[in-house]
Amino acid sequence: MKDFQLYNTLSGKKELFKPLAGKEVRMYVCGITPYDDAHIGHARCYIVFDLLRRYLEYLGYDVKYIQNVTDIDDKIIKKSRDTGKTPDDIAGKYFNEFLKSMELLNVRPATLYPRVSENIDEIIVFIKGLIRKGSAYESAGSVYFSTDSFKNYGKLSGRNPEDMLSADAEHAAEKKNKSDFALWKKDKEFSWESPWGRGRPGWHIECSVLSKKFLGEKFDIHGGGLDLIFPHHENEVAQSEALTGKNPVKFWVHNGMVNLKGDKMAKSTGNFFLLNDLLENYDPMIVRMYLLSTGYRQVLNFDISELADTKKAFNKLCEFKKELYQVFGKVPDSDKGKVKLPETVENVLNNDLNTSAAIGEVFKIVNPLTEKFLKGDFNKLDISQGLAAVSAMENILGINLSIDRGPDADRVEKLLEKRRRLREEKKYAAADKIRDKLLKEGIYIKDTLSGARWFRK
RNA sequence: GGCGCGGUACCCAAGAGGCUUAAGGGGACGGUUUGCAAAACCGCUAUUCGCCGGUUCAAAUCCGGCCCGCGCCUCCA
Repeated sequence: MKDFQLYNTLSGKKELFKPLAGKEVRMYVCGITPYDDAHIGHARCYIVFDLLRRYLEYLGYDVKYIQNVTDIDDKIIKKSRDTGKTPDDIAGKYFNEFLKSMELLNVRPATLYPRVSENIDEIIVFIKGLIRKGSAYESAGSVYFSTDSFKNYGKLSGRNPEDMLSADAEHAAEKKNKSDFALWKKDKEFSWESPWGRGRPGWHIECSVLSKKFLGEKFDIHGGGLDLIFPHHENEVAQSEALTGKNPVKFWVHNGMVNLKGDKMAKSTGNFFLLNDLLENYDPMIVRMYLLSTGYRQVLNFDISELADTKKAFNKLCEFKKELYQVFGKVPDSDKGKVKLPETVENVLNNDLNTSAAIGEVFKIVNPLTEKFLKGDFNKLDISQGLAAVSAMENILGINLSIDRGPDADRVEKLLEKRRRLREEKKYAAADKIRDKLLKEGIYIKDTLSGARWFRK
């Protein structure tokens, strides 16, 4: 087995993945700000990190996966003002909906989803520490991080603050330097008591605090969308390293954006496609397969018409699984334990999680086997290869292949048996009537050399 | 202006110096099979990888220039 190579934003290269300590992998992924419905871009991100988590576990690591919930935020506060609902209610509602969608997409829950609002004390302690170290200063009731004080500022994103267009003119007067950013924001309305008066945390501080609290000062993987590299993750590195003197994260992993009509999908620009609108019309497993059919670091240009292509590919694999179980004689228990993947699949996943190639390798196994199974010309090795291919799809890529065992399966089987006898007697009109009847119910029949099969489209 | 990513067949999309005279999926076309149909499978669909030069025994893969698209520098997965 070749070793797992993972792209690290910090070095700009693929690196051999090795945890900091033993068999444990500590992973932190930036979670959502629950103020509105999730779009496809959110789904992609959490599917990608679910895949990474599954693969690490397959490789034998114990993964501790922390995903924060940003339940204090300008957008939530705005929505609260607009609707009269409390920020808590809003965050709770959308977070629950997010979890429901994730469950549909077969994204396994994180180990823990800590909320910012429940960790204010730790945030204040962290900021006090930064002020004590001379890395931050209070100004007009807010606290800012002094980017000048941190010599490595820019190391993650490869930027020089001098070269960038100026930003945040609103608070420029309060800052010593234009690239300084807020750790604590003065606020009366949605606020907590602090040594600097009433206020609430800045955006970046939560991730430094929560990762340190739950994973320690140094941990293995920090993930999130590519758009978070600057300023969010850059600032996070600055805060954490300024306080502890240690480089907090070994591997920074970022997923590519989802674009719509050529531009980035984002709530703020109105250019987005809601996840729920997609899940209502497509099997979530097809959505998952679609999102994993492009490499995770590539831009994915979302086009709903391509879902139909994925659906056909997906159905083919489902058919294969059915055929496999048919020849296997029984439906095995879904593989929860350690199942060896096909070596070709493992090789491509070891190359920075190449999911496109992994799906390609699955088809390379499945296509010739399907013919063998249909002809009844197969051996034990064929079956174990088939099972390994299905396991790769289901257990690692997380794309469950349905084999459509509904409550009316017995009824359908009986009808098919009746049709078989009619065809044997060459009573084709009567046989076709059964086929038409089932077709009206959305059930398709396919005749193979080893008997009729049925499926829903 | 600064930093970064990408342009591969009709569409989607891997490959990042020789294993590939470029995976896999969809589509089109031809075939096997079939009472018919559907499905499945097989074959076929890029002598070529945005354009122009260069390095090398060897380049889609490395270097230089150019053209085009996208992301970040403001909230963002």
